Amino acid sequence: MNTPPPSPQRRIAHLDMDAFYASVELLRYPQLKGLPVVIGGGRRAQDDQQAQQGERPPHKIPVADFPLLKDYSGRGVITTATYAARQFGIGSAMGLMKAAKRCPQAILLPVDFAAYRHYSRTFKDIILDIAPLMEDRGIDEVYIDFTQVPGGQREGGRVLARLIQKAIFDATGLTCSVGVAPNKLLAKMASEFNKPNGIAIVFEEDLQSKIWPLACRKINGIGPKADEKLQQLGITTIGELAQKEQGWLMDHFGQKTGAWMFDAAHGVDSRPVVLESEPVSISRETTFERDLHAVRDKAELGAIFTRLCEQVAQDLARKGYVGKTIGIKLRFDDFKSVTRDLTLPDYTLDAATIRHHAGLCLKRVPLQQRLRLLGVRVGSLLPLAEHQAGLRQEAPRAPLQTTMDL
DNA sequence: TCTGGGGTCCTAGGACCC
DNA sequence: TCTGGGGTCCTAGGACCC
Repeated sequence: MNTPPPSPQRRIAHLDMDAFYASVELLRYPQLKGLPVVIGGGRRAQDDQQAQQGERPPHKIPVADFPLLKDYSGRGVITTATYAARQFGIGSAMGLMKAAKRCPQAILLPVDFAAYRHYSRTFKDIILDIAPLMEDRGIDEVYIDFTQVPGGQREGGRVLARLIQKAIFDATGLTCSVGVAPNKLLAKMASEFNKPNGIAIVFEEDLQSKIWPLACRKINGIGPKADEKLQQLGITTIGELAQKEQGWLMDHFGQKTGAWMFDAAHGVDSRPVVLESEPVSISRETTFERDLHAVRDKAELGAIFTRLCEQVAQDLARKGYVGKTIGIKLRFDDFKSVTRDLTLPDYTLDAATIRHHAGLCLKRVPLQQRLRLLGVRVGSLLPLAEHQAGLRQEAPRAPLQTTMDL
């Protein structure tokens, strides 16, 4: 019998760009460096800014000409805040109106996804050149497997982390924070230890000293709900969580979650770094500027609905997927949400087909209450190329299939 | 002055099949 | 006097993440 080769101790890095959107904006507007700046809002902030800026080069715009948070009115939230703004107790996902109370003088910039995607592509390409085993975790963060990279083990990964940090900064002017640890779970926590522009190295033996004192909420996957339940059970820190028996956690949180929590508290995580993955669904949604009523605002709602379907269809075509589950999402004025979906016999990426079936879904929802959000989703995706290959296989066989059914 | 948009994964019940 | 149990698909909701 062959014995598997001994696997080396894994060294996994988590790299997180510092205040990514805001930092990209500061490249464009260096005159805002050090000031409280937030990114967020919708069309309104954008219009204001464009109206004020005209054709001037970005770096020449006087600080006094930028729109301020206090002048905003609408339903936007903060996407990113500079560290100067975070000092005022404002941060991601906070409503702009609430943030304006805490820091009215903050400068408000609209989101510019095209710019962020460009820098995202750039920093990821730099990483891939140095360490090819990278997992994409969104626009501003990645996991990297250092294990087999030459020099990836030196000082626990610190040397390679520093090299990557410098390469990204030299090419873009952007800083990032890196955590290196035996697995993704610990690396993710470590990357927060020395933010911004920091590196943290965690070894297995650091569990008690560096991880156990942290709040349970620092575990990626324990959110507000699970944290509240843990607190009610008298558990605040990861160390306290680690003292509980696995069976006890499974009784309180279910088999799967309980077992996972137990492992997480003990720093155990065997998930691999995943290089490629297929999307499961593609969706578009929009929050209205004012709540809409299904009857009184029927025309407006219908136009938005159709546009969302067209956008999803475009996204499917651009990314090369077909799907067969069509779904909608509604959010009412009381913020309660419902979803409806249906699965078609055949895959599609056609806007009219999506619109028709999304319309059927909508008919299954009582619409007395006003709506604040409408969304359209296509799931059960299949790459377009596979779908076409499947059709070529299937077509000649179809009559035969019918005969066999008889 | 309430709370964006795009995702993933899990749970749970019912249908349906073996 | 049916009585199980497993597996998969579909649908709805919810937690969580970036």
